[in-house]
Amino acid sequence: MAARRTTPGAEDRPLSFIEQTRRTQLIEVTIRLVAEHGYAAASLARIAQAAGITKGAVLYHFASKDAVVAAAHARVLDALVADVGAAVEAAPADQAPAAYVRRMVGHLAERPDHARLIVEAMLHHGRPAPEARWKPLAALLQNAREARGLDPGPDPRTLALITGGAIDAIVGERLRDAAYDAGAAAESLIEMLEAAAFG
Amino acid sequence: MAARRTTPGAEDRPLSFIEQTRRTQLIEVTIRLVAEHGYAAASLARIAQAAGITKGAVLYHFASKDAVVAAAHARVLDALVADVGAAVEAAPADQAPAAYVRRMVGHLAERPDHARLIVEAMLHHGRPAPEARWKPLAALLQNAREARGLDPGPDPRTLALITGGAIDAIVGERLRDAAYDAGAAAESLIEMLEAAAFG
DNA sequence: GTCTATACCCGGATAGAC
DNA sequence: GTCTATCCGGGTATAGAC
Repeated sequence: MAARRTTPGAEDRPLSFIEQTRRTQLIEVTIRLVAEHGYAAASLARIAQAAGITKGAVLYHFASKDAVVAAAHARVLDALVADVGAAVEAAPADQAPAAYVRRMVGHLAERPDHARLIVEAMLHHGRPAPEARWKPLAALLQNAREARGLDPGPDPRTLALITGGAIDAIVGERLRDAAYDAGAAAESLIEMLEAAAFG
Repeated sequence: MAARRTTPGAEDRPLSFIEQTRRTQLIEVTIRLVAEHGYAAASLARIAQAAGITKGAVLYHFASKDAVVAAAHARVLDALVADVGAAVEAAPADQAPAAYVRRMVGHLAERPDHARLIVEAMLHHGRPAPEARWKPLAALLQNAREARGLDPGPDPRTLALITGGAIDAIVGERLRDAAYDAGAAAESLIEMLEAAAFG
């Protein structure tokens, strides 16, 4: 009998080629389903149907339904942090916050399906380290302030929180109205943020 | 036989006293359930159990499960717009945006259960007129600008959108960390907003 | 008019065929 | 090692008792 099911903890052993393929296929299908019809549509039956196999087959490759969506979630998050991380590291410290906002909005606006998945995952998968959301940007703001030789101004946590929420709203609007200029909105946000952070 | 079930469109005929009572009881129970255990916990069985009656009894008073949560949603939204609306009307035009932000954050911070329900409803009940979210604040910003005799600055829609998202983030953080000072955060946000809007 | 008991369906998971 | 056929629980909605 089974493979993944019997080894719930140890996911790190080599994967057969066909399994590798199926897994990525299932992940992609799941991302598409959630993006198009919302989180609730991501039932085992629909995932299986969309992939052309049966429910049980899906559960052979993943330990549970939650594992499938968690994998999909992880995939899009990885892509996001890789992209934004690279952009931030390529920028000088005093411009890192701007780079962060710019790339974050850009990345999500370019990938509506990823954006939807992330939004949905926020609410359903509850709270896996909520501070992970604002801590990185808060750190960037702190550094940028030092790079510019400024005294500590307003609470970085609040600044980062506000900015994160604003990014969500901009991306969300872009999702609903494809004609909305998310790039311009991001620049407005950056101006507001820099004015508040660097006086 | 039944009452509500057979008259899906016409909800406006007089309600018996006992029905009135049950309805409000069920709405309150639903708000509590969603607030404490998330949207998924609001099943007919749990609502019924929490109210001390059976599932069928709930469906006597409401046409469907969705109708129950929609009613709960409507109740908290009404409370919100009444409160914020009053605060805005009591303020002079050039300070209306600040009043809006202040009361919005205040209202939601004071009612964590309402806040959670609204957040959850956003995602699940999909998109019922998404512009309803930013239009009111955008109008206030426009008016305030005229009251101060300023030229049209940055796009009010974007400004309103950013502010709305920031409010969500502040309230959300307050929900997770009761020690977080949402009032102070609101003042920071107001400063940023006024700087951007009124230069 | 109000509520209970019950049917039905859909979603997730398991046992076992190939 | 891969997948199909089947089961079981919990969900919503209905038929009918009081």
